[in-house]
Amino acid sequence: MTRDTVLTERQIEVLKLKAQGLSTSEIAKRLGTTVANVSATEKKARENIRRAKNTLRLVKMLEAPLSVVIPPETDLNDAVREIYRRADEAGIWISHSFPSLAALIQQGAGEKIRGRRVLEEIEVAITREGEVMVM
Amino acid sequence: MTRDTVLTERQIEVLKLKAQGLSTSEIAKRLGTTVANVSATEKKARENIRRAKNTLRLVKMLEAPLSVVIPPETDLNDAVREIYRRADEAGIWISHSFPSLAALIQQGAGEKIRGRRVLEEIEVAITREGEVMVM
DNA sequence: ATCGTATTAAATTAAAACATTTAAGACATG
DNA sequence: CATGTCTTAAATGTTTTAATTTAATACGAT
Repeated sequence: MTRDTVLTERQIEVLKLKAQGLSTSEIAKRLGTTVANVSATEKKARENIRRAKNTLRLVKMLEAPLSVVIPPETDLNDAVREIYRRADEAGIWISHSFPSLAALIQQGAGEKIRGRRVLEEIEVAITREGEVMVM
Repeated sequence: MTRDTVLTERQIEVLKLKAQGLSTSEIAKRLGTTVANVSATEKKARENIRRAKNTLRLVKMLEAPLSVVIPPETDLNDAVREIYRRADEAGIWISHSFPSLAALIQQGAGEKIRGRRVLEEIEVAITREGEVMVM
C-alpha cells in the first residue's frame, strides 16, 4: 500500500488520540495493545515527523539559488547588510525587515553567534522567494 | 544507520547534482550507474519529499484545535474578521494584529489570493497558542 | 510499599522500501 | 529513420522499518 505520508496508519491513530487528550494507557486500551507499545509507536511517529521537517529544510537548501557565507568576527549588522546586498545582486527580494532578519539569523545560528558577533562561519541560503535559512 | 531525513544518501546525491544543473545522463556517468537508475532514484526522492510535505500538513491539522475554511470570493478583511470571530468563540487569543494576520494569510495563501480577493478555498488552522497557519 | 502511568531497551517477525538491471517506449533533433 | 535523452514497469536481492512482546526503570500519588 502506498502511503501519502511518512507515518503509518498506526502512528497516525496514536497521534490523533493523543491530540484529543487521551492518556497513553487509554489509547492502549482502545487499540487493544500495551502501554509500552503505544509509547514506542508514538516515539517512532515523532521521529518520523522530525525527519520530514529536516527533509523539507534540506530540499529548500538544495533549491536555493544563492548561498552567502558569513566569516567569523563579522558583526551581525554587517552580516545582514551583506545578505541584502548579495540578494539584491541576484535580483531576489528578501521578505524580511532588517531587524527580523537579524533575529532570524541569530536564532538559527545558535552557538555560532554570541551577542552581535559571529564566532564560527555561517552559511545562509536564500530561496528564489526571498526566504532566508541558516544552514 | 539512522538517517535524519526521509531521503537516502543516494537520493540526496541525485537531487544535489540535479539542482546543480547536471543532466540525468551526466549524473549517471558520475555515479557510475545507468540513466534508468538515476531517473528512478530521483522519482523516488520526489515522492518522499511529497510525503514529507503531507506529513507536516497532517500534523498541523492534528494539533490545531480549530480550523477555519475561507470560501472563494471572500474579501481578505472579511476572512481575517471571520478568523478572529471563530478563535474568540473557541476561547483562543490570536497572537497577531489585524494587519499582520492579513499579511500572513496573504503570503501563506500564495496564488489562492489575488489582491484582497480569495480565489480558491483556503483552510486556516489555529493552534492552541493562537498561531495561525494557512494550509 | 504499592498502584497507575509512562518511557526505554532488546529481540522477533512481518512488511515495506531501496538500488539495481533489463526491457520497453516517449519524444525531440539531426 | 537513427540517435541521444529520459521515463517507466517489472523483477530481484538486500536492507530498513514497523509493530509487538517482554522486561526493566522511573516517578508521583495513595
